[in-house]
Amino acid sequence: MGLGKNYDGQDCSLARALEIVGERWTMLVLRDCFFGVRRFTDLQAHLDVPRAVLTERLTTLVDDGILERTEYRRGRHEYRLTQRGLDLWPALFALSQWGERHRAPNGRRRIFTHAACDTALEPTGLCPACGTVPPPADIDMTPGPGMRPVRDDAVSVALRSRHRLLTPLMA
Amino acid sequence: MGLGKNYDGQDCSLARALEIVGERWTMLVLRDCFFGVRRFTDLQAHLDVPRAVLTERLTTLVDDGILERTEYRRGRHEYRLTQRGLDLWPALFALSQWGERHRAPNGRRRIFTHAACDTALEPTGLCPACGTVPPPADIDMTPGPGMRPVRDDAVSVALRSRHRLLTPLMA
DNA sequence: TCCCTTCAGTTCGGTCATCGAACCGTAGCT
DNA sequence: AGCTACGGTTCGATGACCGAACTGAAGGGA
Repeated sequence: MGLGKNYDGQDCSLARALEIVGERWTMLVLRDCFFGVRRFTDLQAHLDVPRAVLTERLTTLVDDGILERTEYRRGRHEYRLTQRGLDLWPALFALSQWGERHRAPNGRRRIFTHAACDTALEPTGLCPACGTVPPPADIDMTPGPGMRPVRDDAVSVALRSRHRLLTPLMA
Repeated sequence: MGLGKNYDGQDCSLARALEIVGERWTMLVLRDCFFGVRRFTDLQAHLDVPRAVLTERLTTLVDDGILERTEYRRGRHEYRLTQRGLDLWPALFALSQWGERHRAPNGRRRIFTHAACDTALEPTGLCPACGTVPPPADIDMTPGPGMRPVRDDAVSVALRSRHRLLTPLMA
């Protein structure tokens, strides 16, 4: 039916969600935003996405109110998750946990812990110690045993040590 | 880097997950499988996906152990979710709930209830009455107030009345 | 001041995926 | 024998994505 990327005939909120978030690279861009990446160049270097595609994805994410673009210096911008973007965390986490379980041959790549009590989260996002599901701002990420140092861009290097989600990753 | 659909340079289980489940139409195919659709023709009629694309998606889903293909009559097949496929439910549900919240102008399209106690699930998938997160086999789906009858294929019609997930949708 | 680098894109030609429509073979029904 | 349904396959056209090169503004160093 539809031409290109939308699912026109579907009266379904999953389809509506996928029209934004289901395009190639978009989820990985958002993952990096949760990890604390904020700048065009860092996203590009970490993802190896064609620049034109990255530009396109960022503008649609901004247009749809998932990212906010601010000029931190003349001509240079930062992209930050809005509340609408933050609300995508459960979906993104669930998908990555499925990947950890079913498609991570050498063991887990990353471990997410509730920062307040330093307990590893369950695949559902629940902190077993507190009985709560912490929001991304309360989550720390550490590399797991299955993570291999394949990349050497600045973002990949920074992600090799413990880091609080949503806080700026680069010095 | 990668050509086409994979995210080769990323040592990340989200990327690994998206290589399978992130292609166009794949999530909607899986959604229909959770809803109880099992046959090629029903999927095609409900999704308006090009037949060649549907064939390709189904074979990769089978190859990756997410769907199981069985011959229910000479030359005719049924596709059913395996355990690995069932494990995608939290991700699929989370994404559709995000769509319900942020991209459903006329109200919710579908309501999911815990069949055992007939209580509507929270966006997290939790049943507030039981305090548990029911698996898809224990969930009923009913049309919500925002759902409009735009399609008239057999699947869409069947989905207009209450239905238990994973049970065959067509008579 | 001049040169060099960084950032954040844009432009472009080529390749790959997806599109709609038509075609095909098997099986059951009448 | 003829018709329909199912589950695909084939094909040419269109659109998305690819890598590489180019741009333009700003900052830093000599």
